[in-house]
Amino acid sequence: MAAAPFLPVLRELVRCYQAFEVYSAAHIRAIGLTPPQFDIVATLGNTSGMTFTELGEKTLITKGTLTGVVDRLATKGLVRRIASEHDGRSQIVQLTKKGSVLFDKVFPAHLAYVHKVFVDFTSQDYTRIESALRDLRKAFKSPGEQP
Amino acid sequence: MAAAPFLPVLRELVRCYQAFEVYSAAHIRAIGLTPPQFDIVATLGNTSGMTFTELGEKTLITKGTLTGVVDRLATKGLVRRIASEHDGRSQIVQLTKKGSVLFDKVFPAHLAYVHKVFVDFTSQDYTRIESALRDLRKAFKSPGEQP
DNA sequence: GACATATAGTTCTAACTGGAACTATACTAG
DNA sequence: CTAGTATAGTTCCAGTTAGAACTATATGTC
Repeated sequence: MAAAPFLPVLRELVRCYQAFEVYSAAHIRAIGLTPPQFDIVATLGNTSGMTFTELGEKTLITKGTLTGVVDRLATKGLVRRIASEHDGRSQIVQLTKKGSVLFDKVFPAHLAYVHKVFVDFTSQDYTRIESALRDLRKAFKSPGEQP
Repeated sequence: MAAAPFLPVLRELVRCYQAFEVYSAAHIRAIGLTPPQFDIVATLGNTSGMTFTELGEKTLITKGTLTGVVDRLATKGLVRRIASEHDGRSQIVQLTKKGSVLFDKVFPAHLAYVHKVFVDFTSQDYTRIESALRDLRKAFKSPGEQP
């Protein structure tokens, strides 16, 4: 009994996320990137670069993983590392010319591809879904800690 | 411009999913399983077993991955493979006695752990969030195909 | 200035990931 | 019954994943 009423919500969350990933990844692969690689190129686009730490915070990729993903992008000639002037421990990751050109081409294309999913959505829909997700996420932040 | 109004929704979806994963995985790891392993044990619990294909559909793990995860669970003595009587290509995966005992212990414990997140949620909240997620997922199903 | 502690990235390991190629068995058409 | 096609799992591959141990540099304290 006590048929946990939150299970359907979680199931739907997982399926929704997976559906998005599958849809999005199909397009990204066609470009010749993996989803994390695209994520990094998209994050670095139109910036002058950022540190590994910043990049990890924005993309939700942990630092151990980030080293490898940036390595592969560097091998493809899309990003480069440069030493930080202020901090001898830090490195700045930035798009190369080639990476920047790729970004300009594929980022708008990917947005257009994803946009197709949302043609029937109104701004009320966005608000409603976003607030539902935010409520759910806040609950996972620090459950039952602060009274 | 045209600052894609769906991006915040997607960002929130990803962050929400990750927050759930992080929260849930912390508990699962303490049990000595990985999230996919737990997922399989939970799916097989209180059943007489199922084929790889069925198991893959329920857990959203693709067959190539499933072989390895089931291998590791079998090494731990938690599941076993038995040949299907009806189909020479199929195998049934089922919990061993040890796996069943583990399920009975950890599944309710994990539900209780996750339940802590939802103490402040009403049944209206569940309905609202679930329907928001369902709308979003349906959009990813087959965007702009059927007229 | 020296010592303790914190932070930035790298390296290492075990596991998961999807996709593609592969083997074996089942089904279907003629 | 036999050829062609489909399905069930396995294997292989390149990549991602988190976490822990590691090196190097910074910062704060005395």
